[in-house]
Amino acid sequence: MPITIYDIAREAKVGIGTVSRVFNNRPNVAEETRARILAIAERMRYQPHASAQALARKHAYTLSVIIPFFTNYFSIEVLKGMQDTLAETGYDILLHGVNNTTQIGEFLKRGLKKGRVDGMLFVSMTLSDKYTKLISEQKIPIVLVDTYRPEFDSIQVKNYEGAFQAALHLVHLGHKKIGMINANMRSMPAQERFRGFRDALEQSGIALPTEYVVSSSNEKQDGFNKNAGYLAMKELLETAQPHPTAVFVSSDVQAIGVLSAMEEKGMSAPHDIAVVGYDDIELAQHFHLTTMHQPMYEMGELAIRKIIHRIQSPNDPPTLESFTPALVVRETCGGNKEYSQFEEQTGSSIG
Amino acid sequence: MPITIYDIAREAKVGIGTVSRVFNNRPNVAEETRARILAIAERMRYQPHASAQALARKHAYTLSVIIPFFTNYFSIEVLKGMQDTLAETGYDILLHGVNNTTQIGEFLKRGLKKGRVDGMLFVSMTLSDKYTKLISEQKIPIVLVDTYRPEFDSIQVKNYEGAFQAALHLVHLGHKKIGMINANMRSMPAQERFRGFRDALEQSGIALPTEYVVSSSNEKQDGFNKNAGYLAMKELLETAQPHPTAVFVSSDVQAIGVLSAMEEKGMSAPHDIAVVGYDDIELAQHFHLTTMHQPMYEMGELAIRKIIHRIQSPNDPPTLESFTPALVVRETCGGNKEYSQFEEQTGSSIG
DNA sequence: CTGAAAGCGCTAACAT
DNA sequence: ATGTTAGCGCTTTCAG
Repeated sequence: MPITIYDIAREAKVGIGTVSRVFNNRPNVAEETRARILAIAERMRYQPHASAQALARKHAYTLSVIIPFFTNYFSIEVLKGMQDTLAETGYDILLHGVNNTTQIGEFLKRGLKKGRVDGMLFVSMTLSDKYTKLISEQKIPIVLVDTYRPEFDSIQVKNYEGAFQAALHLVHLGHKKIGMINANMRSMPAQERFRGFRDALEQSGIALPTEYVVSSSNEKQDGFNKNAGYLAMKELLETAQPHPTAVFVSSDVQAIGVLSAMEEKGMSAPHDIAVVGYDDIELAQHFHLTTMHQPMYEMGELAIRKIIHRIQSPNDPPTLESFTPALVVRETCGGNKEYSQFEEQTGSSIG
Repeated sequence: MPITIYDIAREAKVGIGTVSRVFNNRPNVAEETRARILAIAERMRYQPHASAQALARKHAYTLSVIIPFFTNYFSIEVLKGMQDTLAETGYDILLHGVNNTTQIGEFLKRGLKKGRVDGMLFVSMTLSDKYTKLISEQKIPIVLVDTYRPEFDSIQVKNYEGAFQAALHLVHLGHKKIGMINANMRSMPAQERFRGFRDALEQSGIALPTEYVVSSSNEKQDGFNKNAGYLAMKELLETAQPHPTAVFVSSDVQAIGVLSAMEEKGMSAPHDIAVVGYDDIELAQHFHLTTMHQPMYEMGELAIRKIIHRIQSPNDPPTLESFTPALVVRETCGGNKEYSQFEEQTGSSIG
């Protein structure tokens, strides 16, 4: 019932080979024939069959993107970067939004199916050894975004450096008692950000009492959520005496929770305690939150470039690209704009 | 080089039919044979070829979702609803994020390719007659979300009713001078929301001077953006004398712009002017914005149910489902919580 | 320049 | 219960 190249061929009184050549813009077709076939196809509303093409070409022109869904601003920005870059290429994205880590295996399996996708993009997902092995075995092109594995192309944001920078900013502002609200330490970024923070204080000769650091035990989203920040800050406010004069928070979402915990106690930032977040999500701007900017869109762009390259050259050695986050000084740190390395944007922006 | 059912069949000394039966969980395979084949497949790391299956089954188990990308909270929520519902079904989503309307044609074309997807979901996209015709011709299953076309299954949110309700709330609060900040009037929701607003005032016997309504001429995102709200409110504040005591804004993003325009003049909501938004995006909560809640997640869920149904019963008459948005009373309207039809959520939530 | 034919990997109907 | 065969719709040699 659907039109195939056979229908076209019959109608045009040519072989299917010729029809195929026309649609693939191959040479060796008389101009006249080409025009005739095109006209017939148009008239019959011919639509090539994608699966048949994929089967014959051994190329699905599809990429699977496995990305967390609980951090919508980050995800959308990365996706935008990917899509805009993909637009010119003819590839499509198979979206796998992850809400909890158990889903990864399922999505991975789907992507691993032969002929389904030509490559996979993993965003902010820590790959277990088991999965790594699986992927290596099937040797499907893959690139990691916001994570790192030596076996695969990776695009990273330097968590250690970012946290280091954030902490240093606080130090430069004159703070001597600096705390940290961290996410769940089993998460890689949480670990790295903690280390950057700790080392910055250490190198500045500032003591770090254990009560000054509270990591979330929250499992949900590895503790990168508002409530975790809220609870952790409440705990800090209760147990850490004297209070720190500044805190570095491992993500902006948590920082918002931190801010509301402070508000509850009648405190405000930077007046009572200076706050620096991490990520520069959209909300950060509205909360005037000083934070570390992550180049989300750019990461998406680069990820696509890399995967396409990887598909074409499967045997090149894996590469690692690192972005360094940039400090965005707003108001919750009490600092002044002089420090900012990142131009504040005006207008635009969304809900 | 990749393993196929032929390899498995040879290894197991059976025909490919049997192998196929095993993987499709078909009866009529001896338990012993089944186990043996499964073991061999496991050992050889067999992965079925998705395109070949799709070709043979005439079913790609893929859905194309065409969705605007400039309103990330809305989009992600809808996508979440879709994905969670899809999880059990084995379908995957081909994501087509739209940044400007010219892209629609391109994405539509991709989705219309035979064998690519089994159905399409259009979110918040006004379909031109031309596209409508195209889709009807190819008779691919389709469902419209947050738009309406009598030709197709549609899931709608009652814009007219929502705006009506919002305006009425303001009226009940005692306001007599009520303005509206609207998006670009060429957009359907903008038109409907305006009509609901206007009629509510009319029926309440409240006059509506023309200067009290300013629609954005902004093209970008049809004027549903922060800057458009900011500019429109500035204009209103300049031209509308006396100032209205309350304004209804056609979206939350715009409302945030409105709020900052007010702040610039030293005004605040609800003290100087009460503000009611529309959408209930995440930011609304943080701005304590009274607004109309749109059931985004639920719309995503329902959309999937509908498309699956449509795929199975292509000839059923198109259906229309309508959600009515619910008033969420927060603080910018100066009202009290008594009015709220919608329970405020605690904790959770993201960036 | 064009036609015929051999796959691509799988499903499903038909034998056995 | 299992093997065989004919497609699914397209791409790509290989002849001519």
